[in-house]
Amino acid sequence: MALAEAILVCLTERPMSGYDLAKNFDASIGFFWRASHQQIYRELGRLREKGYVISDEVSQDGKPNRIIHTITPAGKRALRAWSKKPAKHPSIKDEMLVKFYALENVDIGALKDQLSIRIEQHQTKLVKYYRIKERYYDGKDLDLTQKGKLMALEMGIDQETQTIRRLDEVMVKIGNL
Amino acid sequence: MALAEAILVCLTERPMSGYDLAKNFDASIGFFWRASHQQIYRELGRLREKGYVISDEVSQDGKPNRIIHTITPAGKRALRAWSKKPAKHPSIKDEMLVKFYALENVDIGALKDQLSIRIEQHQTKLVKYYRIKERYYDGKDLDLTQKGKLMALEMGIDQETQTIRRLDEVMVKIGNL
DNA sequence: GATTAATATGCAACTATTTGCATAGATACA
DNA sequence: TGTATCTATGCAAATAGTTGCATATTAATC
Repeated sequence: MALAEAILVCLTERPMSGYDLAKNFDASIGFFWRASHQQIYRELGRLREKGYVISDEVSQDGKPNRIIHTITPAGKRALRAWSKKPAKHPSIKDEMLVKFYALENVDIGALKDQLSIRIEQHQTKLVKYYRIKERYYDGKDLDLTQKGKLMALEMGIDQETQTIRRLDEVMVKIGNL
Repeated sequence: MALAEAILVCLTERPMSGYDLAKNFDASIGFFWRASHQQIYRELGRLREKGYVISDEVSQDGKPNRIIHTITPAGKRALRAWSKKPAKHPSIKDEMLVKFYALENVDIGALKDQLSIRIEQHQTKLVKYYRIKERYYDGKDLDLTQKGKLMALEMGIDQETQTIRRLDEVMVKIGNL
C-alpha cells in the first residue's frame, strides 16, 4: 500500500502534524493519491510503531495540542526501498463508463447530466493545476525534487486536458444518437 | 457501489454463471470496472437476496454444477434507478505518480524501468481494444446497446493512446535530467 | 449572544478489496 | 504417469477505505 509512502514523501519536505498532512493530501500529493484524515491518522500510528516516523506533542495555548511527525532515517530507507519495487497498475473503476456500456438499460438524459458534471470537475482540476504551476514553478530554477513535482503536475495537466477533450467529443456523440 | 450494477449489466446480455461473469470481467466490462471472482460470487449472493437475480443450478455430468443467474424485472428497475444517480468520480491512486512526486528520495533507474513496464501494459491494452473493435463493431449495423459499448471502447482507445504518448514524453524528460 | 468555520485528533462500525486456500472432475501434453 | 490448465464454486483472514460520531478551542460573522 502506498498510503504509508505518500505520507513519508510529504514528511521529507518538512515535519508535519496529521492535520497538516490531511490538508496536503487535499492539495498537492492528493492529486495522485487520495486519503481521508481518518486514514492518515491511523497510518501515522503504524508508521510510528515501525519507527519510520517519530512523533512529538507540541502544546499550543488554547488550541488542542499538535502532534508533529518527523521522518526517521529508517523511514527514508523504507521509501527508497519501496521506490525500487514495481508500481501497481492503478485499478480502474469508473461508474460512468459502466453506464455507457449499458446504454440501453440507462436513462440517457441523466447520463448527459453526469457527463456535464464530470467535464466541469476536470476543468476545475485543470485550473487548479495551472495555478500551482504558475505560482511555484514557472520561470524558477528548480532542484531535483521540484523537477519531479513539476513533471507529475504536467502529467496531470496533460491528462486533464485530454480527458476534457475526450468527454466533450462524447457529449457531441450522445447528442447525435 | 457499482459492482452490483456492473454484474447486472452483464446479465442483461444473457444469463450467466459466476464463472462466466468472472471471465467477462476480465474482458469487456472489466476494462471499466475490475473485480475478482471472489467479489463476484459474494455479490451474486447479495443480488439473489435482494431479488435482483434468480439462480438456477444446472447439473453437468462430471463437471461441478453451474449456477446460472438471470436478471429479474426488479433487477432491471434497480439498474435504471442507479443510472439516474450521479456517478462517483473515480478515485485516483497512482503509485508511480507518487514516485515522480518524490523524485529525490527515489531510485530513478528503477523508476524508468517501471515507466517502461507501464507503457507496455498500456500498449497491450490498446491492442486488445483495437482487436475487439475490429471484430465486433467495424462495418456493422449497431443497435443502441452496441453503440454504447462502442463509445466506451473508443473512450478507452483514446485514453490509452494519449496515456502512451504522455508516458513516452516523460521517458524522454527523465532521460534528460 | 449564537452560529459557523477552522484547528486538531481520534474511535467505532461498516463496507470493499485482496490474498491465500480448498475442493474436484475433465482434458491435454509430454 | 505426472503435470498443467480449464471449468466451477466458495470460505476465511487480512488489509484498505468510508461514514458517522465525539471532543475541544479560537476566531469571525450575523
